[in-house]
Amino acid sequence: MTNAGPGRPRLTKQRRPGPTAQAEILDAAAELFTTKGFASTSTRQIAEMVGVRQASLYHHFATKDDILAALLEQTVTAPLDLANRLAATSEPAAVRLYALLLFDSGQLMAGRWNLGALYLLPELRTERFSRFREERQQLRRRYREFAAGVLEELGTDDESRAGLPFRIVETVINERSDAEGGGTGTGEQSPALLAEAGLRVLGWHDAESLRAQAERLLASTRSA
Amino acid sequence: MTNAGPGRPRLTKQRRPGPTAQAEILDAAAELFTTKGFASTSTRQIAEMVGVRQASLYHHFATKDDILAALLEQTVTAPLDLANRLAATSEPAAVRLYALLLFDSGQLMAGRWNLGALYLLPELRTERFSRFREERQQLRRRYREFAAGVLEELGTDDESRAGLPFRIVETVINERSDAEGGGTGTGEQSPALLAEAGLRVLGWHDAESLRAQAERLLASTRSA
DNA sequence: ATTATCTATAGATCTATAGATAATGC
DNA sequence: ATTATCTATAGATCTATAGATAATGC
Repeated sequence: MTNAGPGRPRLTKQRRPGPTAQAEILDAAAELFTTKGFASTSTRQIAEMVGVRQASLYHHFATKDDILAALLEQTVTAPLDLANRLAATSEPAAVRLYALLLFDSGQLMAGRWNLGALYLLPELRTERFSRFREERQQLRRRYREFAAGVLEELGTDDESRAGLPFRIVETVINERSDAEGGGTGTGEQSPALLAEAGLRVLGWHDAESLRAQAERLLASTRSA
Repeated sequence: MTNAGPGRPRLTKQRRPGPTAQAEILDAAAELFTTKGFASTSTRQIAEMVGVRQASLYHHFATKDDILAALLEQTVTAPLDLANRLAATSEPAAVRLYALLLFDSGQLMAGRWNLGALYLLPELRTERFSRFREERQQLRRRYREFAAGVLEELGTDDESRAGLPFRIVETVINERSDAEGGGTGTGEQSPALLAEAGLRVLGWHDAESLRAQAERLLASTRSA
């Protein structure tokens, strides 16, 4: 948000980080949605945090749902993109899975707000969020595909565990939520710990040996 | 709810299951809170589903928060009670952990509504829910204690994985949420699958061998 | 002319309280 | 007398729209 562009000037100067009004609104909304809840946050509160009038939000987002949808998209785009790139490589499934676990859990941990906590909102079942749901399901399918590959590499033909690694990543959300609420010592989890766990639940031992390979793969895949 | 007790008769006859008005209200609220969200559910909607007037709810619960608190208590009492009993036995830590995982994930799966989805509500950070939070943290500490015992049995002195089994159980919540929303084939997870995963993340192989022992322990502990 | 803000408000809620009413049970 | 319901409502919201205003940029 450059301080002088077109449009009537604001009554208050910028309060939230971000290069555009949209980004400022999303940052304020992310804080409020994750700390007070989506339905309990009013558009007035968002506007107040941004430093504009309530009605001004509607110049940038047509509805409150649109703000939520934009926040959710932010969380799924990068891991899905990575998963698709990894699927195109010829690395062993265990390395691809480890790389995806590492990146995805890292992103969920590092985000300024615990946006994953919004995944369980019943509101997401409506039509407005079908695009997000579809993308997230694609990501889930990639996890399952890589996991099935690992099980095959291990000689297991029972695929009932193949859904677990995706769920392992989501445990970041609960961990952050408990840490933020109770002030309990955080920092117990790390991306490497979770990546290892994601392979262990499939029956893989010694997942640590995959780490260097996965990190090399990540570095090459993300730039390409 | 016996059809004729003291008090003015209802305009509508009973619609929700339960022996008392409180139980009827809790069942309706559980459905609405999990399918439409806590803040998005009005006391009027709960009352409508029960078949009474909105104001009548307040004879049984002083606030909407009190209804939520009662639902949450329901989910934590039984597993915490079991964990405390298990802690008093002299079984190997792996058996105790397997037994707790089996029971707790079974309860989360079998519940009529996916009440675990309410655990991430920011509303729970308020004073009103401190009792629930405290009990849930006690349960979490039991998990950690049993997990640390397993790690010791395995000769590992790094305890960084000890928080994982508790999180494994919570994956039931996300799995149910996705299954209920998208209509995707559910029934992938089972209590035994999760109990096994809870031990595998600690580095334990061949968790299946614990099952019979854990089930015997459960049967004896719950009745005692 | 276009853009981004502002003021003002319609219309629809929502929670909780006050007090009346209609049963049972002593 | 006690209990569980009912009717009625106060007071406080909340989202989204209509239309005015104050900048920039061509």
